[in-house]
Amino acid sequence: MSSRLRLSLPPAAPHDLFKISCSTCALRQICLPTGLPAAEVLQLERMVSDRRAVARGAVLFKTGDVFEAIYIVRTGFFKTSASAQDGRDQVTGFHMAGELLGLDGIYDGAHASQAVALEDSQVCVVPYGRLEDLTREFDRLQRQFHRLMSRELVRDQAMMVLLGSMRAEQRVAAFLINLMRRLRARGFSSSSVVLRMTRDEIGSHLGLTLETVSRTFSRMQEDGVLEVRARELRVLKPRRLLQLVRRAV
Amino acid sequence: MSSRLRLSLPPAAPHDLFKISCSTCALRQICLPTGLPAAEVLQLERMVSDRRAVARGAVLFKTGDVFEAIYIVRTGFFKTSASAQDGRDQVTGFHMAGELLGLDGIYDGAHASQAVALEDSQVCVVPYGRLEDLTREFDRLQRQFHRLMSRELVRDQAMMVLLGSMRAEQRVAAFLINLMRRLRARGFSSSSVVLRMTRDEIGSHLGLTLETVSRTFSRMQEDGVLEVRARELRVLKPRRLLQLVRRAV
DNA sequence: CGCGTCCTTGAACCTTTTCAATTCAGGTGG
DNA sequence: CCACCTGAATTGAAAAGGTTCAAGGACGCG
Repeated sequence: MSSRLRLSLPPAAPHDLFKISCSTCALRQICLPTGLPAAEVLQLERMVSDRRAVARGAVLFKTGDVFEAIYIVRTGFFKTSASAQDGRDQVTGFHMAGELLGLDGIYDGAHASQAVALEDSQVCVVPYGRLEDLTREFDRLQRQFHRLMSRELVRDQAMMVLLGSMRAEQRVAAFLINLMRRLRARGFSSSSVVLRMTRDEIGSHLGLTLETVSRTFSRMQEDGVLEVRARELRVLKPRRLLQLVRRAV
Repeated sequence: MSSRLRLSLPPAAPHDLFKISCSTCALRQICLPTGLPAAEVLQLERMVSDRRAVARGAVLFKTGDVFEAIYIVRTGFFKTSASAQDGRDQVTGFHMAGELLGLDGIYDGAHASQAVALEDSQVCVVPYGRLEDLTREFDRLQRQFHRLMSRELVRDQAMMVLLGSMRAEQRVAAFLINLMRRLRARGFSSSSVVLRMTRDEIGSHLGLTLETVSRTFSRMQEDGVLEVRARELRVLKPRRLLQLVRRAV
């Protein structure tokens, strides 16, 4: 494997492009390898079978697809959505670099949700069978995997609280705070974003209509908390945003 | 340990009462041991350190408690709730025999929610460290544990869809269908229940006020779908209930 | 038997949705 | 390079669903 790397030395050979290296990946402090000793990270990158490009608008997996692997966002941005019996579907999450996708497929071997790229993206493909083997071998990897699954549960709970008991303004504020925090953790600005999703998708995620999202943005802009121009958004008063969430109804 | 068990032989000695036996447990088809070979079930029951009684109204664990073990409901009924920043808290789930509690604590070593018994209950205590060890040893147990965590994720997603896009009547119908299905899976009647929770708790779980829950019950009763008398509830027309959920808004 | 908690029901109010009409932005082709 | 076209976003007004406030009644526990 390392020999293949050195066989020829074109600066951007196809194999290099898709050579998996968790050790040197910019995301190693956020992703599955976090906290693992170097030797185990090497095992891990040997296991990651593939890196796959997903074009904007393309489906990574859809409800009912056979579950074979989990995916880790390497670059780009995804939405996941689940559909109700009546056909409507709801955005259950937005996912950025270092975040896991597809964990809901473990339950019965079929994906329970669908994942769509909101911009041209790349994911690392982690075959689930191999991950099982490796987590049995290395306790720290096991611990980290369980931690990440548990984090999903914690997030989902927070989402339920949001959907079950917050008003529109609180929901939008909480959404923005969460988004900015995750961007900052990845080295991006914590005040400006170019939103990758539509108002409709934000609304679907927050249990609101796109009009309510738009109106809430407008009002926050009038109040000087935000600056919004279509997809470009800038948080002017993060403190006020926090207060909006905390404020009881 | 086993010597202590046999030291004296009163028919209903305290130790016998709390002797763990997954092999003979009525829940073994629903619980963690499901699908495991007998030898592994024995290992599992050796691991389950304890069975704990939790009186009605008592707290099994609360937000911030150090996470040391997961719990499996053996008898009784629990609610779990998560609190928002502003202090209000929301019921995130109701849990009956065979269901796992506390998985959200794996993430950062502290419970993210609290669990309260809604009737006198018993739980099996599964020390998490030992569970980790055992899942590394037995691949089927590992698979089963991951399946159960994943099932939580799937459930949470369904809950988000409910909270994000259903009307009051649909929510209540979905809640009842889910409740009855789980009761039936445990050998109870799938048409009558004595509800263990208040209207307020149902409302908190469904993102509705207690008044709306009450009114919805009343209306369903008028329509001949249910029969409700305080906590006693009987589903008269399960078909209609299903239609209520499926119906688009 | 009394008290407290839980439940039910009514009426007014409020937030968000729905429906509808522009406006805006970005990409395409002439 | 500009005009056009389409999907996205904004904004307004009316309507609906659910909440809030309030009062009365039922139930269960001590």
